[in-house]
Parts: sequence; C-alpha cells; structure tokens
Amino acid sequence: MPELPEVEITRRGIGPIVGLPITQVVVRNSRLRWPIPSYLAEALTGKSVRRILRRAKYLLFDVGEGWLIVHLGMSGSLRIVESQEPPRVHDHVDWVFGDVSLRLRDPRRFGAVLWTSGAVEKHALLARLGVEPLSDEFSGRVLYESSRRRSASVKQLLMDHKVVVGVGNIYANESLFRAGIHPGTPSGRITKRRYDRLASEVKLTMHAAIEAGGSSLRDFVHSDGSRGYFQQQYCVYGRSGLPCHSCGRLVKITRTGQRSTFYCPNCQH
DNA sequence: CCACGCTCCTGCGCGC
DNA sequence: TGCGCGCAGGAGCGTG
Repeated sequence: MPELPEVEITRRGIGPIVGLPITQVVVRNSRLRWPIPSYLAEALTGKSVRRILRRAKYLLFDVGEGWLIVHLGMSGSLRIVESQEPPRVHDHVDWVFGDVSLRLRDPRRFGAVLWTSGAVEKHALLARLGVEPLSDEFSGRVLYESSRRRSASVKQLLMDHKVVVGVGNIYANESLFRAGIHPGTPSGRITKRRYDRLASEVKLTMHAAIEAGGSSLRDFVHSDGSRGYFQQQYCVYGRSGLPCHSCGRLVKITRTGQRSTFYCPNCQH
C-alpha cells in the first residue's frame, strides 16, 4: 500500500515522461473513488507534462493549462511500460507518450484521477491540508500546538491530515514505537519535548524508506514495479503476538477508531 | 471546531 | 484441495 515514501519514489520513478507529448489517453475503467472526468483525454492529448509535484499523497502533473491529480489510494501503482505491452486486469488508465506509456493499476479502486484547470493548491482536496512531514515546517511544535485542548489520542492526531499529511497507519505505528510513546495517550497531555522526538522519528522513518526505495528506481521504472517497493522491516506494525525487537515483550494490538494499532506495552508509555 | 462512523473495493489469510 | 468468510486500509464525507 503506497505510503508517502512510496508516492515520492513513484514521483521520481516516472520522471522520464516529463516533456514528452501525450499522444493518447486510454481509460478502460473510469470508476475509481470518483469517476474519472470524461473530458480528461481531450484536456490532455497533445499536451506535455512540465513537471510532477507531490502534495501529501497526491501526485500533481503540471500540463500548463491545468493539472492532472492522481491519488494511488490503497492499492494503486504507476509504472512506465512499453505501449504495446498488453494491459492486465485492473490496469485502468494509460497515458500514452508514443512508444512508452504511464500505466495506472489499482485493484481496489480507492485511488483517484482528477483534473483541475485552476491553481492546484486551491483544489478542494488540497486546500486544507496540513504541513508536509519532510519539510522544515513540520516539527514537534506543530504537533504540540495543534494538540492543546484536544481529547483525541496522539495516534489520531498524527494521522489527522489537517495537522500533518501523509502519515498513514503504518508510519503512525512505527514512529510512535520509535519515539517510545503509547499510541493511546491523549494528545493534549504530551509534552513539547516528546513531540519533538515524535516529529523527528516520523522524518527519520520516512527518509530511510525513500532512500531504500530510491536505490532501486531503475528497477521500478523498467520492470514490473514490484522491486521498487522496498520491504520495510517493521518494528511493531503487523507484529502482534511477536516479541518486540527491543525488549522481547510481546507486541500488542488494539483498535484506534477503525484502524489496527500495534505497540509494545513495555517500550511505549 | 472536533470526534466518530461509514463507505468505497479486491486480495489474501484463515478455518473448516 | 477447495470454498467462503472476514479483514485490511486512505481519506472524504455526513452526522451529532
């Protein structure tokens, strides 16, 4: 499942299509989270992508007159393929650049393909997002200040995209473990100092993932894509009932909201 | 403003 | 070996 590091790796991996004119747009299935706009092909054909940006987990393709917005959802991937390679099931969209195509696969169809002709940062999906976790804007201070007078747990705060974007369930679990913070702690009761540590761990975890994935960018672009997705060694995520790597106590699982929360009862307080 | 629950969808793992 | 069930998850959106 693409977390922010995978989306960033994808952004870098599909860089080779920048500057190439779009010769055709093929939509085989427009029923993603929202319907793909029917005018998308008309809006894009003949244009070229000037640059590809990322905001949160959204990929933003600048084509001059507007922006293509792509979200990979839970199961989406974007790959550069040879245009004659036959599409497989769940390959919903091709952006064709002559001999090569950018191909979107998304089995669960939680992803999105949208278009905006206005300023992309004003788009309804992007306008109210919080800070980027890898930017200097994100620090313990952001978490501390947005947590005052809040009753929600620290894990829910960390996953609130109005505060900081791109921290999904896996990175929330892992960062809290690394920071030694129990995920259920009321966010309003955590000190600034502990939030500094937490923000630092979010950055470290994400940077390490990007570096691990970035090292196989060539494979990502030229193969079936699977090798570009690094296999992260998780400390707690998905490890309920297994011994903590740090202390040996068994990792526990609970539910926070609708999501699985993993933690070490000995290392996290 | 805040918190929470619902929803979309398919692949996978598990139990029998 | 095969079948069917339930779970997993990103994040917008509606409700209280």
